Amino acid sequence: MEMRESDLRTFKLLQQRHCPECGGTTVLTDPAAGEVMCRACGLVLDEDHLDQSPEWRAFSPDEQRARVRSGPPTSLRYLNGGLATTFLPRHDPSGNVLPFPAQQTMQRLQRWQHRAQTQSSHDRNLTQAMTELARLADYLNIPSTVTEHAAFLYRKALHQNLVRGRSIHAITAASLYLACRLTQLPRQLTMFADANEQPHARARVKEISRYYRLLQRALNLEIPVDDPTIYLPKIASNLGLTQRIQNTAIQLIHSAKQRHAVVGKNPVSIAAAALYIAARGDATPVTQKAVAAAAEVTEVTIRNRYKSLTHALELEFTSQSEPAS
DNA sequence: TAAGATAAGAGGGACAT
DNA sequence: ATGTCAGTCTTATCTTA
Repeated sequence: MEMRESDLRTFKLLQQRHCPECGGTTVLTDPAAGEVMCRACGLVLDEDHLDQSPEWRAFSPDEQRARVRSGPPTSLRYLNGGLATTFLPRHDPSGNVLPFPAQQTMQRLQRWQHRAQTQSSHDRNLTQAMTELARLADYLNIPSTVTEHAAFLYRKALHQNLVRGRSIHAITAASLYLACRLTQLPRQLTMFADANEQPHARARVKEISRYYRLLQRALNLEIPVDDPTIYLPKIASNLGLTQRIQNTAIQLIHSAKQRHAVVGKNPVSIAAAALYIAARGDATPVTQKAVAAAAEVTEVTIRNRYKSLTHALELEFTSQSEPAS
């Protein structure tokens, strides 16, 4: 009970704040979702709220290492147990016909219970999703700032009723992948499927992909096209290639971009093909098969990108290093 | 064995109906 | 809302050096 009153105070306090970004506009907040944002410009202002009460979403950088938490947070438990399980069952099963004022009371309580149940399912969903989010982020070595972003995206999705009828795990993975794309963090969609159960990884890729697009559209997000070079270090280290080869690959990609030879292609395959070309020009033996495995794309795709890249860069490439093959 | 070539199919975007 | 089209990527199979 005390928790709820203090939450209410927090709620009012936050409601009266003003957005530091765009001036005098009011700030909209929903303590149940832990969401605080500016109604006008969309700026997220949830830091203060984070500090005031310990919550499931408050993973600081220190906390990130230690598994954040596994159970539901205390405040959410209050909301759930206090209203849904304590109040109504105590009034309900008296069995006899109630006097009229008591019936009115019952109706009010039922309304509250309905609200509390709705809210608690909302909260249970969030709790589960945040646990999964933390697990995924840990598995894929995703920094906490990006995970935080993903949590925000998930909450918005939940608010817009995008989760109902869909897998929480898949939506969570899609949120995290979306956050990676938004922050240009080099993570591939297939990794998110691998992080779940292996047997249906293939189906999961499609599922996550669908939800990724769904979220992107529903939340009106503009995804920056990522630069193929962000994938170079990972692929190169998988292959044990030198920094010099990486630098050559970077040059190749830059030239290719200037010739508009990379648009519409998977950045990962561009990066992989550039590395293949660079390694070959450097007389370091590396097979297409190895490159394909390191980049997690198929050999055929490597070949196609290899062909299109060499074609696009024909002048520079042939004059620099290699005659023909 | 590595690399090239070809074909068929999936999934989704653009566009028209 | 539904269908078609062009393009990408994948899987599979065969050929070539």
